[in-house]
Amino acid sequence: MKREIPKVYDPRGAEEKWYPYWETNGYFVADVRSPKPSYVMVIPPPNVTGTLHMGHMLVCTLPDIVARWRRMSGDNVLWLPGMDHAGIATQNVVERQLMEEEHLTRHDLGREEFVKRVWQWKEKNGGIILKQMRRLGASLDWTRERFTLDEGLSRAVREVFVRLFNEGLIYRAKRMINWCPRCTTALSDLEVKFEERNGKLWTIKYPLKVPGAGGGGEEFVTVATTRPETMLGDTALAIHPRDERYFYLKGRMAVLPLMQREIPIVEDERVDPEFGTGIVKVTPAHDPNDFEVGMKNHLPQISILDEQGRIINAGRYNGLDRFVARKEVLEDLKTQGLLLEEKIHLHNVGKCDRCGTVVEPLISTQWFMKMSDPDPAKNLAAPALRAVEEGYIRFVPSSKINVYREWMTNIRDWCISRQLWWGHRIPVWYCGNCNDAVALVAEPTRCEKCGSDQLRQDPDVLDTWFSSQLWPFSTLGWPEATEDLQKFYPTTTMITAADIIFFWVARMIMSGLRFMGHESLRAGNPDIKSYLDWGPREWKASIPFHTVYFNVLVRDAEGQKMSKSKKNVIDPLEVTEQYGTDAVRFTLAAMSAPGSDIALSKERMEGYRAFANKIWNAARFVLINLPEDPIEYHPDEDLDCANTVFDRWIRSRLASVTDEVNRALEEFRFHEAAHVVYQFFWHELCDWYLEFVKPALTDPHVPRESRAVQTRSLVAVFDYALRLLHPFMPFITEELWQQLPVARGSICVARFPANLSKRYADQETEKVVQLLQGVVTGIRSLRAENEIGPSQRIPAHVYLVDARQTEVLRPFEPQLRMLAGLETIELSTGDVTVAKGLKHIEADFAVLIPASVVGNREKEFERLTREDMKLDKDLQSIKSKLSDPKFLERAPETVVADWRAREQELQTKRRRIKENLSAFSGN
RNA sequence: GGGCGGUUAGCUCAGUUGGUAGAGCGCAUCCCUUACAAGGAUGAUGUCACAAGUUCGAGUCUUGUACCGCCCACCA
Repeated sequence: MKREIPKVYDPRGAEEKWYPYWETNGYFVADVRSPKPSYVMVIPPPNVTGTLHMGHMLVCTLPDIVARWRRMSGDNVLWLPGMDHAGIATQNVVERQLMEEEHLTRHDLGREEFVKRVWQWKEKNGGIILKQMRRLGASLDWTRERFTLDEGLSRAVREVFVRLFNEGLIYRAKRMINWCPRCTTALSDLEVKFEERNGKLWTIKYPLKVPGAGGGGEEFVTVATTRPETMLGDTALAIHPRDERYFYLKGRMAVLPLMQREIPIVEDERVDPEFGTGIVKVTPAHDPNDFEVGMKNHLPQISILDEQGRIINAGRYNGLDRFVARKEVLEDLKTQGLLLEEKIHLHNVGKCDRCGTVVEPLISTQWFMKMSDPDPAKNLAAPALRAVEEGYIRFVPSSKINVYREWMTNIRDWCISRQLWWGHRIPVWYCGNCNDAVALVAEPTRCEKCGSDQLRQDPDVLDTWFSSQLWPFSTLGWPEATEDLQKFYPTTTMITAADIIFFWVARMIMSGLRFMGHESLRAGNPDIKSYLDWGPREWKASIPFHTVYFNVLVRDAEGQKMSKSKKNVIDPLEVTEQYGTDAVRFTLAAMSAPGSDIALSKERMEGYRAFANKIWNAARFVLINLPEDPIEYHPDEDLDCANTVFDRWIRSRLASVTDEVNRALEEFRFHEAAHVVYQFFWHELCDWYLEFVKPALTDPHVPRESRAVQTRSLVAVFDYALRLLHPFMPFITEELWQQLPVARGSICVARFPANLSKRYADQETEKVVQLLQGVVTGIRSLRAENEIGPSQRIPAHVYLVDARQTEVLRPFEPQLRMLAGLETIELSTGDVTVAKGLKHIEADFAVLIPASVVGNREKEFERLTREDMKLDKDLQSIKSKLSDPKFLERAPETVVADWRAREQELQTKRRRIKENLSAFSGN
């Protein structure tokens, strides 16, 4: 029945309507008992504190395209949502709020109360981002939503910790680590971001100790430093052992200014004689390099900073903030005449990834995870590298393997403890009586060794990424052998941003291999002693995912990284509001070409909003033209119910496009898939097919029967087109599909088109339609060039070179008349040269508008001359190619044949243009 | 210091086994034609950064150069 919908698509209505419909009908819920093939993804869990940014939107859109495509293609799709507790970030947020609203620190509340407050905050504000993901249409299985601090996931964390602890892969040690004085916690190497900065390099005089006498003498050496305050902790100076300039210093002592401490001058290969003065101050407690030098030379380590970055162990400087201390140290040196030089110096400063505070290297007792054990049975990194290098896990794009290999081969132990309260508390208990330390999954009441109840749990929590690395299996129920775990692990695809390849991807691979295969295999097969003994079957069973697709970064229109400080952040909710979610999704997909980042521009989103509107209006056309009398539709059979050239043509094109879309998605070539479907819908379906079938639908003389057939075919074609579009634009396609008379349930579970080529590919028909299109375009071109307005109906004559084609075209005279705006059309075989009028000449046909229509033909003469010159140029290059014996000899036959055919075609066309030019004055 | 990526139409970018250079936007001309002016029709525009090499043939492969960007690295 005829339906009327508004002229302009309003995204809001559709977006509010359909997500609840999908969710309540359970379309996104994976069935653990389904016989269908599984397709599994887990979402990179966003921070509980997060609000949606463009990066999230991309990480929602691309997997959603995959999920919807696979679901429609018949897979049992599980796309699992959840959130990360985001230790430091969340604690910072709540602490800040506490300070602002109640002027309290977390210490004022105490640990238990503070953690309770964070949970309250989480319950109240935490889920925003998940609601926002629904707005984007993400087809996530919300019945399986997880949170890294859930009871189940916490159990997994403790289990992993205990096992690695018992194997010696988690250990406690006093090491040099990165410390954030603002967050007052240790950080891993990855959480320090280096920033190039124009700092200063100061040159300081250190007096030499006079042999035999106390105190400094007249002799000095000079050293250069960017962090003068660390000199308070200096315990040596160092020179390069082969630096002849300083041979005289070997074995001597210097006197540390301000502290008056006598320090040795040591030799070390690490010193670069070219830098500064060639003499280095050594601060073993606050510089990683100096730490090494100190260890080698048995130097004392003097810590001069407390956990908040205030000076300690340095006499009168004690209690000063590190930067205040720097000023005072410099002042004092200046006063004493020991500050020699101050110059600008470009160097890297390490900053806390979370809060931007300059981090300090310092010595501290922390927990570490051993990444690369010499024992192959315990080594975590080696098998993880192999799994990727040998293709058990595929990286897209594959160039990321280099990045991964580089890091995995130079991997260092991971500092996993954090001096925070929000997170998984380290499951280690110390006995106050016998000093034993045990790691246990469940809290003990008595010391296992001595029976004492004087137990104290380690106060630290684990790095957030410690729980994230378990995400692909902890979310499925591990360590329990749940149905979900057995059904859905390993997951199929991971789509994530490349900037967390080390933080997350690498660690998931390591822990997946370690916990999802290793042990069970060793238990079941005593012959397997190490990862390296595993066979392909075991590898395949334990990897966390088969494919990792690294999406690119979303930038602003100028290609700048989006950041709050630059104020160039594009808010997804704002732009989806403005252009419609589907348009923004389509933009992201269409721009997701591997390799280069996305420069998100307003123009592009406007373009795809127009596309949505085009879809809408195409549907409007279909619905308006549904016949008044009811007809029966057969969704599965109607596609080939009509047998006109146009229907055969659109089916052939649909088949070809379907193949391309499926192949592109198979290879995660989102931009290609989007582009192909866009071109098909707009420039084939709308521009031509709808126009072709228009007469059969609107002409009252068309018999009811044939109109019904045409309608059924049109509806079926449109149905298929909407299905192709659905993964990219879920809302508008659902909204329109529901109005089609063939709709059942939801388009999100309708079958995605596939394998149509065998049945519908039809080159002959495509050629016929190409000819029709050529004729129409030729006439339109003549009209435009000669300013014949669209309302002016004119006669036209089409001359076909091949008599058979005349007959092929004859049935389509009505369509030709309509599309070219003709009053009459005459088809004939023959020579156009003698006829008078405006001519458009191709190799196999010519179109003519009689001279009576237009008087002025100078323009045409110019155009034909121009065309002739261009053809001449093209022909020259083809001729020279075809006259080259080497080309003829070595190029494949098909290529030569193609060129010969091309030459023929151009020659024919040129001859006919020439004839007409020479006849010009005559007619 | 290493590694990776980019350089194609005015702008933003596609271009996967080497074989007639494409899209979107913008621009020009004409149209509110009975799905759509967020539209239609027609049209203009490129020594594919530079240089050499391989090849019958290079935007596509090799090497080098220049500029831009990203990642990693303990340079005081």
